[in-house]
Amino acid sequence: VVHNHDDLKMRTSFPSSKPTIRDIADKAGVSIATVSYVVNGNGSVSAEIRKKVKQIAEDLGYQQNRAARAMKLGRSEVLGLVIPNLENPFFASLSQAVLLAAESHHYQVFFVGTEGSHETQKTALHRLAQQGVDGVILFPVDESEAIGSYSLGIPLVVLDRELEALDLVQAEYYKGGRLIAEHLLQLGHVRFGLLEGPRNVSNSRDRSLGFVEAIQPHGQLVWRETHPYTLALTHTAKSLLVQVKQMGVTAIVCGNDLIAMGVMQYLQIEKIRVPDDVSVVGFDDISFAHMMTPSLTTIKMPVIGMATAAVDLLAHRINEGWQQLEHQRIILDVKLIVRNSSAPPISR
Amino acid sequence: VVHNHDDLKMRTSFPSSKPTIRDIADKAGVSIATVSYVVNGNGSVSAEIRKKVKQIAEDLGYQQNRAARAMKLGRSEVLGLVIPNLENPFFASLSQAVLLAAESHHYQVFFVGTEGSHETQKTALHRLAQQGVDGVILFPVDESEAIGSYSLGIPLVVLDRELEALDLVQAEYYKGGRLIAEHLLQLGHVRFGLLEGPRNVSNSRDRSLGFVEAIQPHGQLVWRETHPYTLALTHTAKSLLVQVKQMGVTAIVCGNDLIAMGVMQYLQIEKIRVPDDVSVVGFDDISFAHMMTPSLTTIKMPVIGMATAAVDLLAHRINEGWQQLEHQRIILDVKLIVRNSSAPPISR
DNA sequence: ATGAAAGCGCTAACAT
DNA sequence: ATGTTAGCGCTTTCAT
Repeated sequence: VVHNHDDLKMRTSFPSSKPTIRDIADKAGVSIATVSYVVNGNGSVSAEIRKKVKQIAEDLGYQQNRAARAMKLGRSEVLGLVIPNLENPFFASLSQAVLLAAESHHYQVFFVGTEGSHETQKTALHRLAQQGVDGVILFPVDESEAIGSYSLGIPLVVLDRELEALDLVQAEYYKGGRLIAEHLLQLGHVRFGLLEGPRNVSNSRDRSLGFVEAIQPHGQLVWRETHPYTLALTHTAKSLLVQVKQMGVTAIVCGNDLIAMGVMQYLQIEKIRVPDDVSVVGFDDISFAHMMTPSLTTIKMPVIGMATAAVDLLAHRINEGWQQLEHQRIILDVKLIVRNSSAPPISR
Repeated sequence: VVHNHDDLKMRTSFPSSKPTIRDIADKAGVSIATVSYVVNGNGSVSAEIRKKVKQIAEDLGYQQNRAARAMKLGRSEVLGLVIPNLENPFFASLSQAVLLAAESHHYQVFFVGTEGSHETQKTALHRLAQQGVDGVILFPVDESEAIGSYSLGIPLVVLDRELEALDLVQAEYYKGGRLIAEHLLQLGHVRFGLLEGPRNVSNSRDRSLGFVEAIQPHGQLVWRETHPYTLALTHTAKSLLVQVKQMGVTAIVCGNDLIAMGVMQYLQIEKIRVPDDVSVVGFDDISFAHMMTPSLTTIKMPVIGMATAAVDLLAHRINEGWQQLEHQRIILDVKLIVRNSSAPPISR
């Protein structure tokens, strides 16, 4: 359906194009330098002229051209943020946190989603570099490609994943895996199913490793299956879930909350009760995790800390000369959040 | 925990700054014009030189400076997208769709979240304009401020909300409300509770209006309460929910899926069964809606269509001179998705 | 206190 | 086919 807004008439006058400092200078009878001083609040300008210029700028609806400014200055005061998938609420929280952290450094953030493809990620990074951002925070789709080789010419901080020769900000995934194992063992679970995240992602491998090592020697890993970080379950995953009871599996450990939510829903369909028949544990603590019924036991990621660390690191590297500094790795703590999806196994 | 990556040595040579066409021209022994022709694939350049220049650009890791290009060209081929809240999955889907649509027009998208504040929205819009984007797609936080008065100097398309003197892309919210009413009436419901979205948002008002009008004359609106578009329920909402049975309410209509999810979780806590005791309906059809137990009956928004329409409209306005065109309003169809959270009321 | 002017990297009209 | 050059809007040094 398409209507024309017949009743909406143009009522503003249309400047043929955006006003520049030149326009303001002409109108105020001063030089463009003076206007620039006023706009940026430096230089010494008499109160009178300052006021006049400000007024005219206001009247004209002047907007500073940041591209021109950046060109002159050699920096844009803009950061790029590259995220694999906007639809995962975890990334939404993280992005939000990055935005906030960047603000306190007076950086603006440009934001790109790569939807899990290397190709998109690569072009996104290049586009950002071409656009002149001062630095990039990258949450890589995975680790199968050496990002360093893209050689953007600008500093790059990597979140969450292991990549050579770059600054890194991570969480203690291994410990997260251990915490889950310890929690479940303590509840009395012995036989586990593991629905882990993609293998080509170190955080996923670390989570699994922590878990698998920590259930030794008493726990048994009955099955272990790789699964994408999505709500929709794979066929294999479903077939494993249907038989949990037959296999005596009493706890299912998932690579992230999305998988866990998929699992819980599927179990409900199959009339397998959580946590009575089987406990389910996630990873990330997205906001939906505590809204599930039952609410999801999971690992809380240090989202704010990661964002802050990444921005701080990046800002530092931008200002201190990014090539000279040692590469840093910052690792942040995770926390176990016990909710209702985990409980002692009901002995039969 | 902070480590230095002692083992990671610098192994690349560091160009003191990013290479420009000047650098390439010098190295190739040609003029910068020729390099520009090669880079942009126009002009007439001999195959030999073209090849040579390309090679050198590659070797130097040349990245076109889009800010300079934009300055010269008067357009950046970048669009801005302003979204009120990244954490609502509906916006994630929408953003994703906008990204895709923009790509087909060879536009890049810069992406800003405003977290529901007018102040942030205003600065976001200005920043985008200053940064030189060619146009903006805005999903306003609400309609209480006249966006037009920001006078950005660039075309602006508004998604989903009613704002004067601008191009609009919307969905048939009113019809969505009606569909819900008809569905529930058909199931045999008579007494309803309405947990509607904020009043200062037209889409919310339209949803409610459609519903309220369509339950006439047989349906009864037992209570009606305004609620923010969030998972977390207000105190009032909870108090209304606890008494649904006493009040004989058999169906609760929610302003969006987030509210509906909050409602379903709270009902579960209160041992009020969905849909046996009470039916629940949402609006948006976010991906989590069908993952709930029971899965959520809701209205599917034309996300792809909205994104495509918005980008098309914006691109058209950018290219055809944005001030001259009539303002357009595009309204897209919505669909009822019946799932398991709605069922006939159990007669007592 | 104010202004003139150079130059950031690029494109394209206009030479040659 | 290739080169010269003006100028996009801005900041800032260096004059005055």
